Amino acid sequence: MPPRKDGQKTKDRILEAACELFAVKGFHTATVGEISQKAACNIAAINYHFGSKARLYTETWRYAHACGHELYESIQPTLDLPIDQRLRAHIFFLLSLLSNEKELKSLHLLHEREFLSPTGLVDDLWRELRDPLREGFLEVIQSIMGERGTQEDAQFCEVMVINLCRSILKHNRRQNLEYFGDLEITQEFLETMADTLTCFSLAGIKAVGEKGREEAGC
Amino acid sequence: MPPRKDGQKTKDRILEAACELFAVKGFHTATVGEISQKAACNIAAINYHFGSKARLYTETWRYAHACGHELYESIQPTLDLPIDQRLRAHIFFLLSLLSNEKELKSLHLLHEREFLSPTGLVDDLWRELRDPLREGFLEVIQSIMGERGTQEDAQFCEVMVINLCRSILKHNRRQNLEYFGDLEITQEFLETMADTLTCFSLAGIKAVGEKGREEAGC
DNA sequence: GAAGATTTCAAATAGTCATTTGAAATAAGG
DNA sequence: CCTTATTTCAAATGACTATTTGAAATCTTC
Repeated sequence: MPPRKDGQKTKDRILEAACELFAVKGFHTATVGEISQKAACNIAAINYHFGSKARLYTETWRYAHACGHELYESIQPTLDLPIDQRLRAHIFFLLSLLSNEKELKSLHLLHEREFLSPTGLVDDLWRELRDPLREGFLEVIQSIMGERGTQEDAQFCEVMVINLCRSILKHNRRQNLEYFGDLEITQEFLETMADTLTCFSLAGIKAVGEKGREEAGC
Repeated sequence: MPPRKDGQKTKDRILEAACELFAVKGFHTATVGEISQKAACNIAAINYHFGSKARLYTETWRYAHACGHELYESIQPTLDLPIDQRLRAHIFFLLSLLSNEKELKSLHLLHEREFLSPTGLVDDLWRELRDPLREGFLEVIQSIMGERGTQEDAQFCEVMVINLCRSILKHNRRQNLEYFGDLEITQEFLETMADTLTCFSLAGIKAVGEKGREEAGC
């Protein structure tokens, strides 16, 4: 007998609830009891559909990443624009990814938590899911840096720009809240933020490239 | 009757063990059982000396911060140097704070975890302990930015530079590990890192300042 | 609409945790 | 050395957790 329709529906509800709760509370703190409550189903349904809390977690990662890929498509049209516009497009994508409500915001928090408190459950998934979302970014940075910037410098800058985006919009971050207030993240605000970050990063990347050039004796 | 000497000793051992375990595992994941084991005492001794796990946590924060203040003194001699040297001194201090072994590394991780998963137990301590460690930093940035940079821009840049330092040295961060390998953090490495970060930040801050100037129509 | 599988659920199980208890051990002062 | 308060400890307590169980409910197909 084929699977029933209602089964898939509760599976989806569980996945969505898990996504939010794992993101907000982390793997250990979020309980399957809470998740089942938010998904409006019985606790046992979770183990029926996913086998264990651990497997629910890895499935949640896949679910959250599927949403990120759609958004990434928005960068493609900028491929022929000037290099600073392309940098801005990547930065804007990152900001969107990190600030978006629901699934996309969760994606960021899932990463953040796994960084800080590795569960060890998504070690294999990590690279497989993340790399496609970075495609072409390093290339843009190398292009800005010029020929003399070393591969190492470029990677260094890539990490720095990503971390700038990550950190500037971190949800629940007091440090930022104190400065910016409990601001509403409008599209307009994101644009302004992207401008400032692009300005900051562009100058920074160029400077690091120049520094490498000087040290190489040009 | 006065307190016995051995009481203070185990209290210190508990504090040191708690510092490391809270930093590495977080408030909820680190158990009082583990802490007592690492401190070589009975579980009940923790509640005898600190009353509860929550109060042990807040005391641990105070303990970790006491170590940070000492290190901060190293910045004072640079007050009369050129502004880029002062920026570098602050950056180097931050890097030292974040990369140091033992208590100082814990300080960073305690902050990081409280950012991401607020326990709500150190809300009051937060500002009281942190602000002295930032004294004069905003001033340096404003000075670099020049008169036209708005207060908002300067605060924005301050957050960015701090977050750059935080993120670049994050312990256990796969993203960085993949790039830099499981590198030993030598003094020499810190110097190089400080140079690159100063180079990047200095250019970024100036650029944001310039941008503000242009928009103001100069 | 009846058979037969899939899906849901309340209750039970087994494990872990922070905290308490009351007794034993230990240091300090007379 | 003996008293007394301080400190340590093994064991118990009670709350919370993920997972299992077996029965009830529900959907799908014939």
